[in-house]
Amino acid sequence: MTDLYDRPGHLARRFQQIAVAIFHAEVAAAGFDLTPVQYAALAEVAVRPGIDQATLAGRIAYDRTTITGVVDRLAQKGFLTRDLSPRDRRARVLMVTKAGEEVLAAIEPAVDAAQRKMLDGLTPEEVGTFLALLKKAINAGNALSRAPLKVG
Amino acid sequence: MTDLYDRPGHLARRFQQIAVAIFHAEVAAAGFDLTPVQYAALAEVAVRPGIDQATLAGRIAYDRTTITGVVDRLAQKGFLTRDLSPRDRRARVLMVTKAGEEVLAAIEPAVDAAQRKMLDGLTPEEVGTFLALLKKAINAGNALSRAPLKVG
DNA sequence: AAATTATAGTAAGTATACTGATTATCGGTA
DNA sequence: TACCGATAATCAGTATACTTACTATAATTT
Repeated sequence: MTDLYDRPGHLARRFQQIAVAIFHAEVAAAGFDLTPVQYAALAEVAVRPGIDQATLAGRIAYDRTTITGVVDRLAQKGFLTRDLSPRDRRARVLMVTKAGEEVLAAIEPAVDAAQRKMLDGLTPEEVGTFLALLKKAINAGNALSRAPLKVG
Repeated sequence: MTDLYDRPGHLARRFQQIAVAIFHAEVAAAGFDLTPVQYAALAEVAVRPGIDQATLAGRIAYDRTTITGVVDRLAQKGFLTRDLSPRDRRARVLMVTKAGEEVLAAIEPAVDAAQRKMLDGLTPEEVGTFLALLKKAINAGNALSRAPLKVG
């Protein structure tokens, strides 16, 4: 039987675990309190003001039901607003507030530092190889996820 | 700013998400109901009968508090027993039951198939490169996680 | 236009994961 | 031996993630 420590599933979880820990540490050290999901959602809404929750979920590859809670907490923190869409009364229109924009700008160095630290053990060349292969594997498996990425 | 889709943190989460979905799909198709954590914990206890929860957590890189719940559910399903240690009355001694051993044996093909599917998009050579780099990155960041791997 | 189907958001329930605190116990030391 | 710092397990609380189901509304078909 294959050793647990060589299994893609085990390694995937551990890498993600480490990535989240680094993100939290860097962001907290900079004085902020955003989680990785909250950051991704907020950044996406900033790029696409007025986006609805389902589209947002597809663009950052999260489940609809998870996004409900994430948006809830972001609204509670005053970083974005959620209003009924005039065009589609089922949908909610999301907008980043001034406070949200300020946080996004201020938090960016910490987020970038975190991304670098996650691959600190690899040489620059290895980083390129690794990310390319990771993306290739993800693309092949995208449809198998409950929350596939939907862009374009 | 770096594109979200090129960020290690985002890619790490997506790969893990896909890996978990594949695991569930394969295991469910084979007629079982074990989660990835539950499988890892059960398999480790099978290899080290009598292990305590803290050591188990360290060997599969999970948080102590998470393992409490995982062991709870495994015990509830009748796959392992949890008894007070005669040597250390703080610790619980874990043992796989006969039912647990049967499940472990029966589930193995599904688990192996899942591991293969996770990297279906890569050539055999790329799989080797990818896993080596993934392990290298994890080793470098291991200490930064709340639940670092503790072996040996 | 009426009926059907699909979609947006939410809610309930379960299972990770994490932080921080508590309890019981152990091991070493004053 | 009495204390004291460390450790095993648990608990409370928060935040992902997932499944399933429900409500309201939109889009499509008949």
